[in-house]
Amino acid sequence: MSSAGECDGTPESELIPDGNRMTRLRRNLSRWYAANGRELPWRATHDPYRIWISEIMLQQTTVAAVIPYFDRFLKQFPTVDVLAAADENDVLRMWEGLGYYSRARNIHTTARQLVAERDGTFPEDADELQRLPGIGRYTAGAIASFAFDRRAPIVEANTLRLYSRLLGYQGDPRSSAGQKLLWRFAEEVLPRKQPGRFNQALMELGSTVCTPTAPDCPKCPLRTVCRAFAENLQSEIPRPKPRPQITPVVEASIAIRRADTYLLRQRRPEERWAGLWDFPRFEVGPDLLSQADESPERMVPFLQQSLRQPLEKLTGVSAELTSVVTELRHSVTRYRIRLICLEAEYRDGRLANGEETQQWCRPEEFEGLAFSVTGRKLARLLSQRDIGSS
DNA sequence: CATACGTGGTG
DNA sequence: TCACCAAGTAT
Repeated sequence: MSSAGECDGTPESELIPDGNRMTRLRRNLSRWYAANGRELPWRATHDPYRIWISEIMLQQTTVAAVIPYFDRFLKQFPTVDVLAAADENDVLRMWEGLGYYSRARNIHTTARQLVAERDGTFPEDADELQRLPGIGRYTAGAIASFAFDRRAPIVEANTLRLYSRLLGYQGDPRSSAGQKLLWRFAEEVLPRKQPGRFNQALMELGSTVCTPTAPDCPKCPLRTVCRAFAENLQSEIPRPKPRPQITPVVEASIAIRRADTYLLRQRRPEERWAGLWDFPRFEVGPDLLSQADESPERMVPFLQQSLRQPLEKLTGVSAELTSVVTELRHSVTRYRIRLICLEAEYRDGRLANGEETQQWCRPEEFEGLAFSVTGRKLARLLSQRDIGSS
């Protein structure tokens, strides 16, 4: 019986390269990075605040997507003190469209904590950093090494792939055993001098050369020490992550108009997009799906029937659906959502909850509120249409 | 150890 | 169109 890590007969304990190969690896990578490292907005500094913000934004998010957000965010909140003094809604507003909004809340919480408890300074130690909200093992290592040049290891998407290939590790690198091996390698490969720069070099190589599909091995400075390359296993390593099944869903978003305002609600803590503003939104039962497949306009009477009660229960008001504004599609986690956006005319009733979580809002006021992406798209459509009709 | 959490880009 | 992937963390 052999474990997943030794399918090819090599025990995991022997996968870590010896001293000579480590030395060659470090030298080759360092030279390569000097010539090939990209200039990124958060690389030109050792400011822990900037590095922290960039690392949080980069969690599960591409560099290209982050850059404009990073620039805007730093302009609005240039220091940890400014961030700590801001309202949460304004922080979320800057985060709008980036996803994983708990990151924005954690950033805000952490900023306040640092200002309150440490005069706005950051811990320099990875273990201390990891105690802060939203900072896990990777991010702690990244901040400690990039900002303070601590010898802290990192393992994330790029390095997980790079290390797995370098070691020729055919087991599951996300498993407990795989993680243990990779973190050990990450620690042992780290040089005494400029560990932060070296960590960045590892990630850079992983993201630009040792790519998920079609890695550019001929250009890789580490091909001579790469076990996957030696055995031509680049396309087998790392083992792909299993993906959950996608479920199609139909939802309806209702923009209830009352004079020159629309009803908005703040999503509850247990809902997706918790705390963000949205138009009242409902799942459309499978019984209406057949109607949904017809022209959307034909759905209006059916939706009027089926949504009247839920709408009253959720908001406290009743309204008459008038027309379909647009249809949006988006995927979120394991759902593919077809969102039918409708307009409705307010009839009667008063808001169920206080003005805290529901409010009548003029389109000009939409800009200041944080929405999810689909909520923002509908908000913009209504604003534009409103201007056009007035 | 599995799952929730978002969105946009790519082949 | 669609599956896959992205500088992960919290529970």
